[in-house]
Amino acid sequence: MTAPDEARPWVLHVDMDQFIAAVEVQRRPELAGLPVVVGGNGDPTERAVVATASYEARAFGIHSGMPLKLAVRKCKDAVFLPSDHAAYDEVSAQVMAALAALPGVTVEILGWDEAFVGAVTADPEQLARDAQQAVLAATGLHCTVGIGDTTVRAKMATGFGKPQGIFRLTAATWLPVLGERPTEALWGIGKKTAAKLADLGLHTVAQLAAADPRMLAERLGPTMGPYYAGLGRGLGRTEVIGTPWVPRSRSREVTYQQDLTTWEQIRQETEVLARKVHEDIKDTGRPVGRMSVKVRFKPFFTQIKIAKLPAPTTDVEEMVAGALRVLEKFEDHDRPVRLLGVRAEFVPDQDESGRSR
DNA sequence: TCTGGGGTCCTAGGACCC
DNA sequence: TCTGGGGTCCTAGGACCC
Repeated sequence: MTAPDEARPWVLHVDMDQFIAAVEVQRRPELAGLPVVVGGNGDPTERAVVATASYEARAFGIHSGMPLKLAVRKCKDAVFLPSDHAAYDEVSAQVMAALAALPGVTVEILGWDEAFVGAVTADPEQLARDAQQAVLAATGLHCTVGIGDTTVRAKMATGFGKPQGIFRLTAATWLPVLGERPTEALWGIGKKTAAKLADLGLHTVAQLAAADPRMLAERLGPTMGPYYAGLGRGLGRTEVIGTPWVPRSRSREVTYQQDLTTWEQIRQETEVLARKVHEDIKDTGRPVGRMSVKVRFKPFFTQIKIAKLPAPTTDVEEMVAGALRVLEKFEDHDRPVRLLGVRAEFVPDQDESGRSR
């Protein structure tokens, strides 16, 4: 008779399969099996990009981030749908509630369609199956679950379980599974950092895992260097943080279908955005300490400027005035503008400011 | 093929003060 | 004569993720 495994802390990473496309197909079953592309207003002639492409659409070479104008050339018969934020919010809330209702778990929401679930258990695969069942029962949608002894390992495990599967990665299996993969496969390493690591002779996860953290600190910064070294070994948090996330900022931005050409127009639109941001945050009652303005000039040159407000405020007129003052710091008033953005930064909360994830 | 929107965090450098 | 060093605040820019 084999002794049962002892209960110990595990991190599960729950990730919805094709979340946005799945929500759309669920409410319009006639779309099942068709190439579906969600993004922008659903008009592929507009300035917008693909938010999600169904597997059938991906077969045509369509992927998220691709301009809709290009996607429609790749597949003329694809179904183009507008992005429906409110619908995804609602289903997301159902998913998170289903996870939170599992016995003895802590849930940390990472986005619309993913969360860490922490629990002390002897059988994390059983918990993963329970999570999949609960999400399916609540929403009719499928998810994949990664299991790990750190957040990083759980998150990376998910990729090996897609779709609808369960996969476990631990200290013992991390390098055998991931060691020969490129560093860019890791969560938190993109093209730029991968290129910097390659310059240091570090191409694979195993090479990064063996790198000297002090050397990486010298080359990549005192925080990020050692962080990347740990990432190579799958190191990360072992606890799931269940306390609600406190947003640091709130923003609105718009790419205009026609470039804005007059400074008066640009000023008016900045004010519109600042008022929307205020509308978004006014119910929180949280004071704003800084306002920032983003301008994307023609052809595609982006600048962000930011300034502290004279005093923290919740007042819409002070936020608008702050945004307009920042806007005036831009010197080029004649170049056409394709995008404007306004961001409000909350005054850091003393209790939260020290904590990082 | 002309390139969205909403976020977070880190780093560097200038200004200023002691 | 010639030239300090640390600490903090602030903004710009970059990198990454969903």
